[in-house]
Amino acid sequence: MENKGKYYITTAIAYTSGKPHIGNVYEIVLADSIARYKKMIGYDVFFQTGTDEHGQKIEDKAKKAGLEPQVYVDNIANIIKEQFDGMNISYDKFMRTTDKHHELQVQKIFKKLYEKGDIYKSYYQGLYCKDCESFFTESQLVDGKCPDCGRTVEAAKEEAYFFKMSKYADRLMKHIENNPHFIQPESRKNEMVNNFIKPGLQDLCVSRTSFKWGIPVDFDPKHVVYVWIDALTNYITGLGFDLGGNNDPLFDKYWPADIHLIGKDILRFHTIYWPIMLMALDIELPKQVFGHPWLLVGEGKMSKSKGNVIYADDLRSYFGRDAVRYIMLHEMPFSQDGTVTYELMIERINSDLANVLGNLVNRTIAMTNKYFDGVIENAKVNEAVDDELIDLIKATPIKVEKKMSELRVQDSLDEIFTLLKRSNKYIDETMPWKLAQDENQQQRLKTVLYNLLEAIRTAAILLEPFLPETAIKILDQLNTKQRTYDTISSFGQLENGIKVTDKPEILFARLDEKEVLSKISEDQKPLVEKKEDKPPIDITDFGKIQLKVGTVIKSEKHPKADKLLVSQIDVGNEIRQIVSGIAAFISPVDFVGKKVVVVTNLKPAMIRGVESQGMILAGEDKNGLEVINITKLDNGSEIR
RNA sequence: CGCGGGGUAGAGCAGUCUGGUAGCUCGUCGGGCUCAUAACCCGGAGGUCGUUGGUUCGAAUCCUUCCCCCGCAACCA
Repeated sequence: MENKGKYYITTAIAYTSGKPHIGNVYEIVLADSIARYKKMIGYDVFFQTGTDEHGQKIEDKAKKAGLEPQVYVDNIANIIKEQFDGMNISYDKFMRTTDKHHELQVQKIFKKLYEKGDIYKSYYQGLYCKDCESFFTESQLVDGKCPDCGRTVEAAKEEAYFFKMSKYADRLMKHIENNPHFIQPESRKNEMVNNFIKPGLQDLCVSRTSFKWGIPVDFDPKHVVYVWIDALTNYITGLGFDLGGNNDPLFDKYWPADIHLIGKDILRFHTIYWPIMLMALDIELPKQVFGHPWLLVGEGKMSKSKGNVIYADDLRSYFGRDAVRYIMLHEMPFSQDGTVTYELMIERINSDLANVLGNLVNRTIAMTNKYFDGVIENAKVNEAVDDELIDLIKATPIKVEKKMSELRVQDSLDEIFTLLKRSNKYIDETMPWKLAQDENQQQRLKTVLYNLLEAIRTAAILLEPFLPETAIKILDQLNTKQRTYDTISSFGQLENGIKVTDKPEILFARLDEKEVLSKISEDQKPLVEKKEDKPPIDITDFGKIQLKVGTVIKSEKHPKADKLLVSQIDVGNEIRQIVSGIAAFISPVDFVGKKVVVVTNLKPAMIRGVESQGMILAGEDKNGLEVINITKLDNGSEIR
């Protein structure tokens, strides 16, 4: 195998705040398939993934759990690793940002940039969002809340270090222009340039004093390094980068990265901050940053409150490891989020893996056993009908290579399955069972089976990066030693005279949709309804709440919010204006005239610019919302 | 006027950048075959490509009007 050179691929490192769901694991599987493929075709691959373990959020979570941050992070890192290992991920390095070498290098880098003048000390006066670990200016806020997550921000003034981003903006812009493949997919490139670079880069605040769980700035230890500076650096420290010039040979060999594979949401950090950091350090930039779309399962985005969070290990227990890998890789479109449902997963497994792939292997091996005691031989009695199949066997590796060079994993799988489908068709065209009945056709029959087995061997080798276990199972069933990528560069390298297995194992059993779905819904049930009962109160607590009957005399949509209705309610002695989040369930027209229960002694509040003087009682379940309705009582009657 | 994505056959999607007979998978209907995991192979039905107007010899594709859906955000006193 010719050596095509080195290939360094990374994924984003996983944040150690909890067990990663299927969307997080998808990225790693995608990277794994690319890494395995590159390795197979002759690249010297280094594949790095890992965990991002610092930050206030983690400090808080650890405290809540009553653990030291390091202990907490060790636990989660193990869980993450288990999830990855469970998917058969072939990473070369699992990098953790609490690694000593990493921490030391981050400190050195920070210091060097400070000495160089790219980082300077100043004060940050602004509003801080704990969850996003970001500062915002007044003008950036949306209704006084964090524009990223919507949570409350706190006024904060802290001594802080800043990175002069703007100094490198022109160079970055040039780099992006001169390297059209630097940001992929292309549409994201415009987003970055138009939204961030062109309006002018702000200096980035790169230290924090509000919490401790981070890498301390060694010359000013009350500061810790901003988590993104810390996290991004993993791509070089994982290879043994040393600022003192004492690099591990791995770094000299593999850097710059050929590709950083990341989620589309963190593209900004990888295409702006990270390149600028590297420029400031005089280190080469990565060749490409690829922002992949999301894999969504079922209705909408996963969230714990919806009870639709799916973990890779659960899916594996239903479908098996390679089937889950197949679904992830095949159902993900190239540049758009992909939605996967359980029904779709079952359909794909049945039709592609069981029917097309599994059944083809099974029937071909069965015939080889039945007609020739399992012995393979290319008798070379060819007919015109063979040409198309043989041509496709030869062409498929090339087609896959082209698709994979564009990272089109899904299309690559389709190419392989096209070969498998063509093979099924070939069986119908040649009708081996007819040949078997004719003594004079034995050599022809051998040839037909050989062609089929060669198609299967080719497909199996090409499938290895995507379905590693299945590929090996197939090659084992053929009993072939010809397993490397070289051996499919020309047709006919499957050995003559070897014997296929006499008891072929089913590769993928067909799934019964109803059975699987009912099993899944059983497992998921306990996740959904679980609301804790509130602690008991006594009658005086309840007595603090004043409830009155009121009639809706006017109601209209809130001018600035989709889900809100603004209603005027006659509660007997006065008219109250109340804003309530019921617009999705009740139209203003229907609402007028209804008698409802109003909490009249709630403190008024401004909601999206409109004052609300109370609250209308309503209940909600999974089917919708219902306002409590009174039929007879007069306005102003008290409810107790 | 918050940001973004989308509306193509019953379902899920490709095709839109670079205009030229509307395609794939599943399902459905009919046929074939029996080596195989009720599988495989062949054929059919099914679409005014969300709407309006325009550019063009020609529009799913380019420009324009409007409508609808879905994320994110907001918000549920």
